Amino acid sequence: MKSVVAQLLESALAKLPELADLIADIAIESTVERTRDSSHGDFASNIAMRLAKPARKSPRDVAASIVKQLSDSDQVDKVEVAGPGFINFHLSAAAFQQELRTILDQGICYGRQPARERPRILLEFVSANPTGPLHVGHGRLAAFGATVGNLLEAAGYTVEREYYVNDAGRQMDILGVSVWLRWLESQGTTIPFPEAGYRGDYVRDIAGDIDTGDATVISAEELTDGLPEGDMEALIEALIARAIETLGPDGFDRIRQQSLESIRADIEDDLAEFGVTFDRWYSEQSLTTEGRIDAALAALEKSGNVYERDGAIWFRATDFGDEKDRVVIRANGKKTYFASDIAYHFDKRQRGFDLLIDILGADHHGYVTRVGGGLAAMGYAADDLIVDLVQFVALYRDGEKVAMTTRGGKFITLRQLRNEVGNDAARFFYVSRSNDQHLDFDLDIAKSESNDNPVYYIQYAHARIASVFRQLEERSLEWNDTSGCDNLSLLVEPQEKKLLTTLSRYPEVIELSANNRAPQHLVHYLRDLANDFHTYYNAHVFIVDDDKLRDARLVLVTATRIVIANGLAILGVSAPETM
RNA sequence: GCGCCCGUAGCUCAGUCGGAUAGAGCACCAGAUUCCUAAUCUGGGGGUCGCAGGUUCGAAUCCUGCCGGGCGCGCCA
Repeated sequence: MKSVVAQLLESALAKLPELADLIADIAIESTVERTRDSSHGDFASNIAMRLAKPARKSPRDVAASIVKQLSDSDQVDKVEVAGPGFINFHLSAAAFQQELRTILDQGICYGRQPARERPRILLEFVSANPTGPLHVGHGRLAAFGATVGNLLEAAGYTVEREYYVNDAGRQMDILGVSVWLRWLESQGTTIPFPEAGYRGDYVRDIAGDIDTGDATVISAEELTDGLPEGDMEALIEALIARAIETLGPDGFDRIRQQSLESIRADIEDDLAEFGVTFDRWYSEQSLTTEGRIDAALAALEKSGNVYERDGAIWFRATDFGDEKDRVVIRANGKKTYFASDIAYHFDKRQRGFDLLIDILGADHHGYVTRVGGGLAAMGYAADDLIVDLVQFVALYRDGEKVAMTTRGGKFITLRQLRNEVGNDAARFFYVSRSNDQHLDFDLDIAKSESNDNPVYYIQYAHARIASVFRQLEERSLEWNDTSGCDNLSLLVEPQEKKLLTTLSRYPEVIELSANNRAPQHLVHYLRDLANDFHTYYNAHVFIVDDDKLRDARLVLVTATRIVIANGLAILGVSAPETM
C-alpha cells in the first residue's frame, strides 16, 4: 500500500524537475510513513520539509506545489497539507478492500517478497562449543537466529544457515579426558574429579555409551602417579598426557571423537525439537585438514598484512581499526583460534556468499573488528560481515533471579526450559526483545495460561477464528467467499476499519523486521493485530443473518487468520485451531 | 585505563530514516457475558525519555561531556 503513495508522489515530482533534482539521493518511499493519528490520514510524507531548505521555500509552500501535481487515484480519497508541512494521504475504502482480496489470494505467501538474486546470505548462529548441552543463553541465539533467517527469506533473500562446530583444540582434549575418567570410574577406578574437567552428568552418560575398544582399565595409583598438585590447568594437562600414553593417540582420539559426536548430535536433536535447523554443520577440524587456515594465512601474507615478532606471526589488525595486532601463529608453531576464525570467514566468502551474518553472544564483541579486518586484509569488504550481538538472558522464577553458573555444570539447559514453558512460549519470549537488550525471562509468565501471557493472547485470536468457522458448520451455514469479496463495502464499523488498516501494515512490518534483523517488531505487530481482532470480536457478531454482511465479515476474519498464521510461522510459533 | 551495549510510566519493554499530542503489556482502580471460546473486551490514573550542553524548522532518536548498570579487553578456546 505504501508503494501506491510513493508512486503518486514520484509522478508528481516528475512534473516538478526543479524540486526533483534536489532530492535525487532520497528514496521517495523512505519519506512515506504510517501516521500515528488517524486524523492525519493513513500515510504521511515529510518530503516537503526535507525539500524546503534546499528549495529555499517554506515547507508548506513546497507541499502545496507537490499536492497540486498529484494525479487522481481511486486508491486515495483525500490529500492535504498539515502541520509544519506534512502531506497526508487518506486512502479510499476501495484501497483497503483491494488489500483484503490480496491477502486471500496470496494466503501463506502474503507479506513475502519475490526472490532476489543478491545478496546471497550466510547466516551463522548458535555455534556453541560441543562440550555440553545447550543452555538458556544459547536458546536465545537459536530463536533469534532462526527467526532472522525466516524474516530474511520472507524478504526474498536466499539464506543458508550454518553452525560452526568448534571441534578442534584443547577443549576437545579436556572433553575426551573427562569422559575417559568417568569411564574409568564406571570400571571401579575413582579419583577426585579434576576442577578443570567437564563435570556435568552428561559426561557420565557419554562414558556409559561409549565404545572404548580394547582400552585397559588402570588403577587409581597408576592414574595419579606423579601428577602435579595445586595447579588445576597443569593437572588436566597431565591427565590428558596420561590418557594418551595409556590409550595410545588413536585410542584417545577415538574417545574424543565419539564424545564430540555424541554431544553434537544431542545439540542437533535439541535444536530440531525447538524448530531450529541448519543447512550445514561446519567442522573447525576441517579447516585444518583441508588446508584452509594455511590458505587464509597465505592470502594475508601475500597482501603484506602479517609480520614476525618474538617468534610469533602477527596480523596487522591495527591497520584495520583494531586496538592491537593479533597473533595468528604462536611461537610454539600452533595456530590461534583467531586464525581459524578468519580462515572460516574467508571460506564463507569464497563459497560465494556476498553477505555474512553472524549471530553471537555479547561477549564476542571484540571479535567483530578483528574478523572484519581479516576479511578486508584478504581483499573483501569489511562491510560484508554483519555481526549481531545478542545480550544475555536472566531467568526469573517467583520474582527471583535464578542462579546459574557454568562451573560445576549447574546451569539451566535449553531442554529444561523448553520442557518447563513449551517451545512456543520459549521461541516467542526469546525474540520479543531487541537483541541488544538484556533479556529478563520470566518463567512464571511464560508458563501462565492466562491473560498476562502474550503468546496465548495471539494464539487465542487464531483459535477463536477457527472456532467461528466451526460454529458456521454447526449451524449448517456456508461461507461464500466470492460474495464476501463483492460485499466488502459493507465493512463500515470502526473496529473493521481499524483491523483492515492493521492487516495492511503486515508487509511493511516484515520488511522492517527483516531489514533491521529485529523480530521484536513482528512480535509487537502480532500483539496489536490480535488486540484489534479481539476488540472486533467483542463488539460485533460475525455470523449474522444477513448473508452478504456475514460473507464480508468472514473475509475480514479469514484475512486476519492468514496474517496471524503467517506471522507466527516466521516466529516459529504454532497457530492452533483450538485452545 | 580503553572499547562495545544499555538507561523511556511502579515493573518489563516498544519507539523505523530526526517528524505532528512519547506508546504497549503487567500491576492498580471502575465496568462489560440471554449472542461465534471471558485465555476476551471497555474506560481511568500514572513521564524531568539518566544529567548537562550542542546541531535544526523540529531531538527519546544525531554530536560532545558526565553519571549509573552489563560485557569484553590472552601467543585461552
